[in-house]
Formats: sequence, structure tokens, C-alpha cells
Amino acid sequence: MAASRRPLAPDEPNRRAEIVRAASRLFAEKGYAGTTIRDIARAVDMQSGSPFYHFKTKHDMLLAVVLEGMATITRAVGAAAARAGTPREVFEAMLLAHLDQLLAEDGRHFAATLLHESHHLEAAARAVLIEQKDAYEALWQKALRELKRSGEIDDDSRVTRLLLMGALNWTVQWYRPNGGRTVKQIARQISGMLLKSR
Amino acid sequence: MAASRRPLAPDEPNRRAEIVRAASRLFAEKGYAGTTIRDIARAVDMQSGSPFYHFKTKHDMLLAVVLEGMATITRAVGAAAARAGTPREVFEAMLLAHLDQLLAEDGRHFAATLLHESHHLEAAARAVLIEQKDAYEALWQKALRELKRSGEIDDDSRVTRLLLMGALNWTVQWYRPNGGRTVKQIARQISGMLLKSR
DNA sequence: CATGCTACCAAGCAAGCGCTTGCTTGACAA
DNA sequence: TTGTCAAGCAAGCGCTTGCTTGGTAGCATG
Repeated sequence: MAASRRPLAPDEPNRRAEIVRAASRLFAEKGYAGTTIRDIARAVDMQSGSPFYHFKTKHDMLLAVVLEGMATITRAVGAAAARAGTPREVFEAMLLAHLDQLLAEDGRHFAATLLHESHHLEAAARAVLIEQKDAYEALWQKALRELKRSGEIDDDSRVTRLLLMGALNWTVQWYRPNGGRTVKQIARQISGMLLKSR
Repeated sequence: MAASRRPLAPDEPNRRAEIVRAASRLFAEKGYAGTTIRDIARAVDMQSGSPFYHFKTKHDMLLAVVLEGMATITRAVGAAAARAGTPREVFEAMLLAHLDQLLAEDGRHFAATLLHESHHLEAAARAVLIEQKDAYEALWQKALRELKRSGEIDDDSRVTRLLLMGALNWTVQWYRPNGGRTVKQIARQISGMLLKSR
């Protein structure tokens, strides 16, 4: 009946991070409203009331998940944006970093929760998230500006960025790790579609 | 306390369709799991048990919503695909029809539910939906094939179609009716990004 | 050895959930 | 006038939900 209790290392830090990771997976798979505290507790082998030692409410768990997802992807894409290279090289590195966060094993549940469950946050928490999101989108807007300056795209407007984000973020719906295409190939295909020079 | 009971026309057909419409709005706004039968009943001014006269389960209500959404968009885009014209003209008409179903007042809740809540269906119901979806995607694949034959795109692979669908479907996340851009302008911008000739 | 703190467990509460039941109502038919 | 039927209402059942509460094992510090 009871799940096997894995041996905790004696100096393991507290299990808040473990709860967040389990919550991200469950929120991504069953949705925020479809996931119960008991689901999360079971996933980390706790009693159903124990997660509330680490989080005041279920909403706070969701907020922790989406903020970690946002921070991680911003860090990864920001690093790609900051590297040296032509606008095209920078752009392709950013594509790869973004897709990697969405699709790779570790962290894809954070991204999926961020994309699909954020609207369950209350107004105050959502405001915090939007601030982060604006900073992230500025990275992309700048990259598009550089591409236009170097003549590789015609239009660097907001709508262009949003359409690009759609193509990227929608991969979550259809990408399968063993589906023939690697993340790198998808990134190349996108830049091939959008950029004029080759 | 009680909502004002609007006077029913004496020959009004049964209210099943009204329930489906209300359910589509609520599922789109709060998610399937986040919407209660009581929410739906209240929206159509019924008692909480009464919708079960028309539907056996809550899942059946979801199925009715997504099937209606799928049928409506297939009809609209199919009509655009069947019209006479160059591959480019056909493609642009399809873009417009698809976006119109996603973004226009009537029916956008059906589309949003279809896109975001279908995974709550059980296996049997999902199989029915997938069959419809395959037929719909074949419309697009054919349109891409024609565009390639006429030399307006380089690549008509499955991945191209999925990336395009992503750019289209993601508009649900950011489009606002009074946001400066019309649906027609967005459709034009997409075809401008993807197609080579002008 | 006493004290205090961290990180839980065991139990359960109030509210809300999907769904069922027995009954009513108004329209129409015989 | 009586019978039938569609379309509900009123009530509530059994269960699940997010969250709370009182207690405590294990470790660190004095």
C-alpha cells in the first residue's frame, strides 16, 4: 500500500524543492485545478497535510512553479543572447535555448505549467509574473531588431515576435523526444523559415 | 439572490444548446476541472442537477463542446480551401477563416476549449476527436503542398505545418479585439512571413 | 540533561463536488 | 377529462477538496 520510502541522505536539504518539482509535473499533466494536494503529497511520499508546512496555500505552490520556470528560461535564453556572434548566430542560439527549456526532460514541466496554468494565479501573483515576462520578451524584441538591422527579416514588430513565440511554444503540444526530429533540427527549420539570407 | 429569469419564448427549442454554449465559455475561462456543474447550471439559470437531464456526465458536456468547435472550424476552413483561386489566395483565405474561428466573438470559447482542455477527455472520446483533427490537418497539408508546387514555400513538411499551427493557435493568448490589429492584418502578416513571392 | 527548533505525521473539519432521486409542471393528445 | 411526456425542480447522498490542528521524533545547542 505505502510507496517505498526512499532513503533520505542525512544532510539532504529540506524538501521544499522536491515538492515544487513534483507539483510542476502534476500541474503540467493534469492541470492546476485537476491536481490535488493529496496527489502532490503522494508524489513526494508525505502525508496530505505536510506540504502546508512549506507553502501557505496551493496557489503559492503554483506561483513557485511558474516563477522557477520563468527564471530558468530567462537565464538560459539570456545567456544565449549575451554571447558574441552575428545577429543570426545569436538568434539561433536563443531559439535552441528556448526550445531546450520547453522540451528537454528536466524543466519541461515547469515550462508547460508556465504556459498553460498561469491564469489560475490571483491578480497580485500574476502581476509579479508579468513583470518577469516583459523582461524576457524584451530579449527577443532586441534580437529581432538586430536581425532587421542586418537585413535578415523585413518586419521586427510586436506581432512578428508573438507569432514566433506561438510557433515555438506550440511545440510543447506535438514534440515527442523520439519523434525523428531533434530540438536542433527544429530550431534550424524555424530560422530557415523566417530569415531571408542563407 | 436569484438571477433574473429571462422569459422563455413558448416555442424555444430545448436548452441543450444553451448549456453547451455556457459550458464552452466557462471551460475556456476557468478550465474544465476548474468549472463546476453548479457554475454551468447557474449560467443558464437552472438548478444544479438539471443539466444531467441533457448530459449523462460532465465529460459528455466537454465532448459536446470540443466536437462542436472542431466541426465549426473544419466547416469554415474547408469552405475556404474549396474556393477557386491561386494557391496563395486559397492559403490566405484559410488563414483568415482559421483565425476568425479562434478570435471572433461567437465560437472563440469553443476553439479555446478545443485547444486547451481536450486532454481531459477519456481515451474513447479522444479517439473520436483525433479522427476529426486528422481530417482538418489534411486540409492544411494539402494547401502547403500546392504552395510548394507553385514555388512560394521551400518546405511543406509536417513540421512546417505544426509550426504554422502554433503561430496561429497562439494568437488566442495575446489577441485582443481592440488591440490595433485586425484579424485580416494578422493573416496578411503571416502569409508575408512565410511566402516568398509578393 | 534540558530546551528549542525543524520537519514532519495522524486525524479530521467545513465546504464543495459530481451525480441521483422522487416529484412537479405545463403543453399537447385522445 | 384524463393520460402522457419533455423538461425541469428540490433535496440530498457519498465522497473529495484545501487546509488546520495537536502532537512528536530527531537533531543542535547550552
